Amino acid sequence: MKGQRSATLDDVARAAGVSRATASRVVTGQGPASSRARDRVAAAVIELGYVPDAAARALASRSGTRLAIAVIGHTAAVLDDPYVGRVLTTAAHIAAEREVGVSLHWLPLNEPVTLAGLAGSRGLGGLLVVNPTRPALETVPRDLRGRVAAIGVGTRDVPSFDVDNRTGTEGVVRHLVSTGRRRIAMVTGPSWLPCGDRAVEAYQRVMRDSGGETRVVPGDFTAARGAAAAAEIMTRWPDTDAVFALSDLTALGVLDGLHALGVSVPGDVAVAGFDDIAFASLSRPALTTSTHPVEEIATAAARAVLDRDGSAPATFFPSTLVVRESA
Amino acid sequence: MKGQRSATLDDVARAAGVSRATASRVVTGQGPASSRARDRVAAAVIELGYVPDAAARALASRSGTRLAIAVIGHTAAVLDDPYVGRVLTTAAHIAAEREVGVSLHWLPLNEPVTLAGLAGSRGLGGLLVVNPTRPALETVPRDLRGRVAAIGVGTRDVPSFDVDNRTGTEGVVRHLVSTGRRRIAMVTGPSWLPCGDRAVEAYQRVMRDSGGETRVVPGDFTAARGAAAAAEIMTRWPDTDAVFALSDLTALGVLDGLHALGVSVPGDVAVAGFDDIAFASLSRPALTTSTHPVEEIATAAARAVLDRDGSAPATFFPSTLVVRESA
DNA sequence: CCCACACATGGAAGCGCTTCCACCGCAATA
DNA sequence: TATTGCGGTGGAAGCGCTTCCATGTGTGGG
Repeated sequence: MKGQRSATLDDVARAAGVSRATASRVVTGQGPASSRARDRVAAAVIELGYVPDAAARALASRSGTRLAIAVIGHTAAVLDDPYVGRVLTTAAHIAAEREVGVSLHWLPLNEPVTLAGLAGSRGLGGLLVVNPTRPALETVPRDLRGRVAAIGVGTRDVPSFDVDNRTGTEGVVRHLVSTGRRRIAMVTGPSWLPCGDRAVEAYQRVMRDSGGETRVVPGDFTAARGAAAAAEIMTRWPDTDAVFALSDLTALGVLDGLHALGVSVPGDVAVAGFDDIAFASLSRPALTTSTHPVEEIATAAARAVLDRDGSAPATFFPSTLVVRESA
Repeated sequence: MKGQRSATLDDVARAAGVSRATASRVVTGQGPASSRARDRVAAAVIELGYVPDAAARALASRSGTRLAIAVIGHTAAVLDDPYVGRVLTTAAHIAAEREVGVSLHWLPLNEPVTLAGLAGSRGLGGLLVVNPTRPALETVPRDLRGRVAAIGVGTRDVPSFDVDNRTGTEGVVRHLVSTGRRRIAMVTGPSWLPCGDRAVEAYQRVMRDSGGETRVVPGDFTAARGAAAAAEIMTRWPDTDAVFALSDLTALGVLDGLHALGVSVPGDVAVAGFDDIAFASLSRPALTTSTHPVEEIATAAARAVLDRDGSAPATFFPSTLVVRESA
């Protein structure tokens, strides 16, 4: 075995007895080529074990082959959220299928989104921004327009893909009401995340319709905050008989906080979450929640940017109630 | 605003009144440069908002700027493991710090590892293989040697970084023994994963020393398998008084399976896991486990490949017992 | 006062690929 | 037979960058 240097397109062209231009056309499948040329090049590719160099390709075609995922949040810890993990692995599947790479980035909240700085934007095939704020989206560089999608809330220029928080929330809260709960508290998402607003509105509407009062405490999608919120809620409103958290992670934290307080679930207080993460069914009591079709959302978003499909401004995916033990 | 085309090194050089070569030296920090040139170039970079093109850089320097993470497993579902998620986010941090991208790949088990095919290996700055088999590692192309590290078991040529399964397992099993358990069953990892062998040996040794018998059932690091394993164990050995799973996910599944069987934990059977994932403290009862310093492991591995530090053949990171309610 | 020897610098040659463009031959059209 | 048109092709020009090399500059020792 002597082939230290891996084969280049020139090697392939030479072996196939065609020009590099022709070889390129065959390999990329772009442009005309006689079946004879096609066969010879294909054979040479196999024989030499040729693998196109992604960097050279990106450079020459000025169109990147990498799908970047930027997660916005206060700290880099947002990268550890199971929700982000699911977005990422889903995107990785799509990317693998298109033979492009994936890169993961954290963008600090409130800083102008220097998306251009994402490891050399020229090599970018597409960009998925997770949980963006509208101001952040305004800073997306012009030359990236049409190759960006938001997972969460979008803007006129940036299409968005998100779960239907509104009907999802309605489903959960109505279920809580149907089991006789009236004094239902809600733990929201981070205040800077606009997608939570619709959920809060839906909660308020259902509560109004059923004659209950609203009790809202801010959350941040973490379990730690859920435990703290549970204590806060039971202190401010001791007669609370249900807690709905806009995140399973937070709901799990609520379960933990309630347990520490000696409150029984669902006996004294029912608890429901949102997202239906893998652990929701493993908790004791198993968590009642509403699905968050992250795989579908991320798939749609990834395909949209990779296909340069800048059509639909906002797509919402339905969420369905999953009743388990906690409510 | 007219700057459609983003700034190139040529623009910077022109603005700074130096040659492109000098500008390159300043930007990369390689090679000599007068402080005057340094200042002028730095100013131009700021003013023009210059961002180096990763693709061009990789092409010209023939040294990639991407950290690839390849996870080996039967199905692409391995990408969803929380362990892989932690490796990934940790690597993303290191990568961000070095200004390189990260890409995620799934490599089918038992297929020759065509690592060369990972989206154009020439652009690869480093490769982290998660849970490799030794045969897989043998297929790593020559030109990648020195830029590859294994997270799990390695080979002579590929350095490895892993948790110290042996002492970690000893700690957990000894703890079980110290609380009076003697009929302890163990749920292992996938049989093709060699790193689990040392754990099994450690378990067997402790059991032998304490006069207990060994009861081993195969696992695969999933929660579903844990539930099934629980049923299997209680059927084959109804007098089992403790279960140790080599993965928290599996242990959580065991908890679930035991609950379905009406077995109380830790009353009838104690349960312990391994990894100390975030949800271990949230389960009811909270899971007793042993830490898996994934962040440290992934950090060390990422730095090793990025720094071309092909020194230590195998590094093991200590695991410490975390006692909670389940055991 | 001259030679050596650093250091600093610009010119130029690529890295491996895509793509524009001119060109050739051949069938279909006039 | 003289035109058009077009699928197929190779030459060549880059994409933005790093890096080798030859060429100036300034310092010190002889």
